[in-house]
Amino acid sequence: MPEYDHQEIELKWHDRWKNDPDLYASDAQPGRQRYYVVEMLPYPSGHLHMGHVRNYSIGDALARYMWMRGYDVLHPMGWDAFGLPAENAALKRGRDPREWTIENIAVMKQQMIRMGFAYDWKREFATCEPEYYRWNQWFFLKMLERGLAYRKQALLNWCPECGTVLANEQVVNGCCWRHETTPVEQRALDQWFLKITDYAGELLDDTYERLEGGWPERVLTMQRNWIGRSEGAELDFGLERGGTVRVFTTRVDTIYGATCVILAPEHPLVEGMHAPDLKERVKAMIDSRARKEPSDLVKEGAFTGEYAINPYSRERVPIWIGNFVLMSYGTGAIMAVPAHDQRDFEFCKQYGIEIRPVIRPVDGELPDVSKMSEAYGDYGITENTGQWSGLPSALAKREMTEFAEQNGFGKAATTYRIKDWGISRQRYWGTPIPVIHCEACGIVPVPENQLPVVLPANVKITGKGRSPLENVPEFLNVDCPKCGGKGRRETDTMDTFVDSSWYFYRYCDARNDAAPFDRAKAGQWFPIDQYIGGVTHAILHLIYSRFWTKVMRDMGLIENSEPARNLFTQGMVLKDGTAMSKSKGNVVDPEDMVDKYGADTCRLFVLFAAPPEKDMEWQESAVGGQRRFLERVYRLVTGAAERVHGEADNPTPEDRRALRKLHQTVRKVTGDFDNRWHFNTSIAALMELVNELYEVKDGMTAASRPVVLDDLTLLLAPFAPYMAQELWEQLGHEGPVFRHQWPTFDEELAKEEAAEIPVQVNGKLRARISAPFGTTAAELERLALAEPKVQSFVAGKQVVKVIVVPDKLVNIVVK
RNA sequence: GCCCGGGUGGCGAAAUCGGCAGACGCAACGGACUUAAAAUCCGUUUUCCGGCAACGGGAGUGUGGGUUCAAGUCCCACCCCGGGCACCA
Repeated sequence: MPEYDHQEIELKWHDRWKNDPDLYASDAQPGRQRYYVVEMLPYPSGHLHMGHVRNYSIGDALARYMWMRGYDVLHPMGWDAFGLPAENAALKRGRDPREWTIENIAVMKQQMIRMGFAYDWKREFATCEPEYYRWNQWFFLKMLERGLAYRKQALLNWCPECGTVLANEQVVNGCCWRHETTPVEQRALDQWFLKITDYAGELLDDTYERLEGGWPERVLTMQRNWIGRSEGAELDFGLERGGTVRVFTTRVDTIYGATCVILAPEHPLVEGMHAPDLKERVKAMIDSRARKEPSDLVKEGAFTGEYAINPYSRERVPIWIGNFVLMSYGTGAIMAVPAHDQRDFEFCKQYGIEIRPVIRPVDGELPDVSKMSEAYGDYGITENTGQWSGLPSALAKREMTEFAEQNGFGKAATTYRIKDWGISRQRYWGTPIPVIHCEACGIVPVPENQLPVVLPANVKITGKGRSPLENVPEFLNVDCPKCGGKGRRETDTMDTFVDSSWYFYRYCDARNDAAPFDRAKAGQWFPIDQYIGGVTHAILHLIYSRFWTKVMRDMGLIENSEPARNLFTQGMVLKDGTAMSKSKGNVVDPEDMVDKYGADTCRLFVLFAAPPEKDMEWQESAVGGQRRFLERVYRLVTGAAERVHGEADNPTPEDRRALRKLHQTVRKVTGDFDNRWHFNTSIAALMELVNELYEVKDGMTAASRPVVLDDLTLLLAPFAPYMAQELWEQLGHEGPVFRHQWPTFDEELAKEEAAEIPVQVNGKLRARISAPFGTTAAELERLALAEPKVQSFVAGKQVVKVIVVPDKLVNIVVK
């Protein structure tokens, strides 16, 4: 009896497959159905961990299944050059980040091949390649032309000790990650932004219209909260010193209760105000908030000494500055209605500002100020609100907004929480932003035929100053493309989320050097049928890539409005309760596991241990079970395949049992693939099949054995491709097993000979009866009542009702 | 605070449409084979009560109520765990 030797089998097929570049290559054939599956690309830390293996095992099983269902499947692989970690890790090792990344990508590619993942390597590319930079830059220029890219001053985290800009994730407890006692400051620098807010409405609406059903509700909710639409009005309060200040509110109906106006500390009006100590207090508020200190949850304010005029009541109200008012939301200024907004209530209470209720509950009185302990935030009926008194809130809002529009001091407005996407990074790593600053012409785009602007080699990364590129004169100094005068290249590089926003389009046409991709080719594959990745990207990546898709659609490059029809978020693989990560030192190296147990066992295990959307704790002790299962399969198929006896037209009871279980298993596994991807139950079903086959194998004849062994092998192919391929060959077949047709099942053959029907008395199981399928309700009732055990529970009682679910259950209700 | 998930044996889990709770596997224990071990195969394993036993009976899916002939599954309230957002006017 041959023993299962995973080293030998996996090496054999690995060697054959690696010499066949077309093995997994897919070109869409006319008239055939297509399936495009993409896993989120990995960050090249140099090693896969079990989390990756799980991610790709899911997508790979799906791709192989779809192939077997006769689809043309595109299952490509690309590589993400995730900026900050790559640069930091390279720095630590004193390496050039580009070389470091490319080396790691090569290592990871070998690991992926060894795991037997079915990727179309012809379409491989890395987002740190100059060719990819070129198209990032091309997109940037197109967006600049369309007014979707712009430059403005923004506050950045700055560590005075390092003298450098910090990314948000480098700020730890309000301090620099390298200098843990140096508080981070805010510095105003010019930054590039993409106008994602132009698409905020569509991005939000499509979470209902185009994504509902195909994306996890959890992700859609997170995106909706992130985009955060609120509808209200913008209103101008007159300034006593002249001019106006614009506030945003969702509750115009409460404006008669506004007892002050509060500005964000960063509000431009603050510049011109001169109350004593005001500048210092404002600066302190800004820095404190940047550091996200816990004390920021305590409200703090400063009176500016100035007053504004309520446009409805003409009342004069003081202007304050408040640390809880955000410059980035609405207009950066609010009217405070302490009686009807909890935050305003707390603020005004603290500073002794008047609290004035103007809304009463529909069936109640105006709140009594002396007894109020919190604001009344619900809708109600307006009172003491001039000509709008006595109206329900909703109506008052509408009429008062109209009044503002007619009188030119305001308008209905929709505000979003989402902000424009700041793509500038002051780092070496990333796509250079392709503009030139000319002394005479200002900002000049790099002409398209001069793309790509590439990163210079031999850059010294000192960790000081703004960008390492500023210290490279050959890169920095350039002639203005417009006037030929002295110019200075932009040294900001792009956020690497730009790369990941459209990489899956490049797969369709990875070698195109005339365009990012061909329109027709993208049209063949998009939208992605199935996108698979971790929930960690629910917000940033998955909103940016949706935005990018909509921009490309408006540019006429594609027709789809959303990148992916279906999104699947797989759970994390945990070790000791937390996500595996190198820094925590709790990674499990798949290479060790593959050496020890084999790639098939590893893949089977990560799919079997838990349903794929759930987090799972890594437990090596459980891996042995999967290994044993594969050994059992191997022995069963290779052992049984040799021995053929009996006649095909003379099936034994064992043949019938084997075939019945086979058809049940095909039905189960097919259903799991088509409906819910609970591969743990698919694999459990395969185990049941194998257990049953061990019981009946000695009685099986040619009537069942060939089809049973073939189909078992085919069912195994999406989960354990090496094993399946080896068995496929040993069973006398040729060609890749995953191109063979998926087995079909017959409901009739899957049926048990008789139904085992539980009989309950008052809902409690008392007996089981066996009856042929399709037995009538009346007959089942008679059989159930005739059962001795049932009779002992029914005796002496009155049968009130008998519920019969044919082929399923009998329940006798007695009193 | 708000919004999502989730809570089932010693462990990972299953029960897909309201119909036999614990499939499948891990671990543990017992047995067969073996000089022995490994491997393999067979069996037991939610819990309590009664019984030498076959078996019989009760309880049981975070807690408390409810709907129903029937609830892990539906409804109401609460507790706990995980995640996201967090002064968004």
